[in-house]
Amino acid sequence: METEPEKENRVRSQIECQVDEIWSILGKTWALLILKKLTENEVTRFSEIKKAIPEISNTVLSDRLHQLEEQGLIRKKVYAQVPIRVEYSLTKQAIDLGKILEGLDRWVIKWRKEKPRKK
Amino acid sequence: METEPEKENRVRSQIECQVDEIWSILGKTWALLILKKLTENEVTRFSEIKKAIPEISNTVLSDRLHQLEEQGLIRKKVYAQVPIRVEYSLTKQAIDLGKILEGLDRWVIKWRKEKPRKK
DNA sequence: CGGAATCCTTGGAGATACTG
DNA sequence: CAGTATCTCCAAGGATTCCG
Repeated sequence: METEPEKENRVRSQIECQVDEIWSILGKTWALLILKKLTENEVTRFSEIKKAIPEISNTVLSDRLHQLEEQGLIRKKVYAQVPIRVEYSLTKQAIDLGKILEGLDRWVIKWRKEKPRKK
Repeated sequence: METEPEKENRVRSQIECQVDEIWSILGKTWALLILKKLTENEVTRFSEIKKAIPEISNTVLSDRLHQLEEQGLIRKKVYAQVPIRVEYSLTKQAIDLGKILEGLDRWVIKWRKEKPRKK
């Protein structure tokens, strides 16, 4: 269905719009750092994240956790104790995502070295 | 240098801070769509991008192009004609990046299907 | 402890007009 | 044609307070 010669040996849509979808979530502030923190242990508490990322406000942290949960990237478990205890963990999907981002990581390392530094 | 048992069979830093660096650029509005447009042809003109993405303002398009160029992701070639002609193209690094984002694409597809849809 | 509600602040995006 | 220069505006982030 795509016959134009100049497009044949080109990787079409190398960067698909699909990515925009996940970008709209991961692109938000702190989202990646939160996910990263959650990779360090099986479960992580609200206050632990705050301790790891002190600059984040609880407003935003709370927002992000909701959004990530809503997207199925993290799981939330509430213990009805006093004081209350809440644990967050990554879903399998987030772990898969992490693998992919590792590749991106390696690219960033390389890219940083090769960067023209024209300034 | 990492001996704690609970961390042994965990991929540490699955999501590195490194990614934040590229994220701070790609996360900006239109950045990905611009790159995507540039994958379609060897060279692309300013007005062609605008035509492909009509909703973008030239202010923002101009900003993004500068930023992407500064990061070594795109290349700019100016023809001193009247009217002036400017062509943009991807650098090798951006093409490599595109490959990686393809993997992310595939993940998004899968992830979208498996999404809990709890609402 | 883990948030929600509230208010405040800012920078990034958009529209418009102009220029080499 | 390919931008730059201004201006405006609003959503997203931050600080603080309070609550179950």
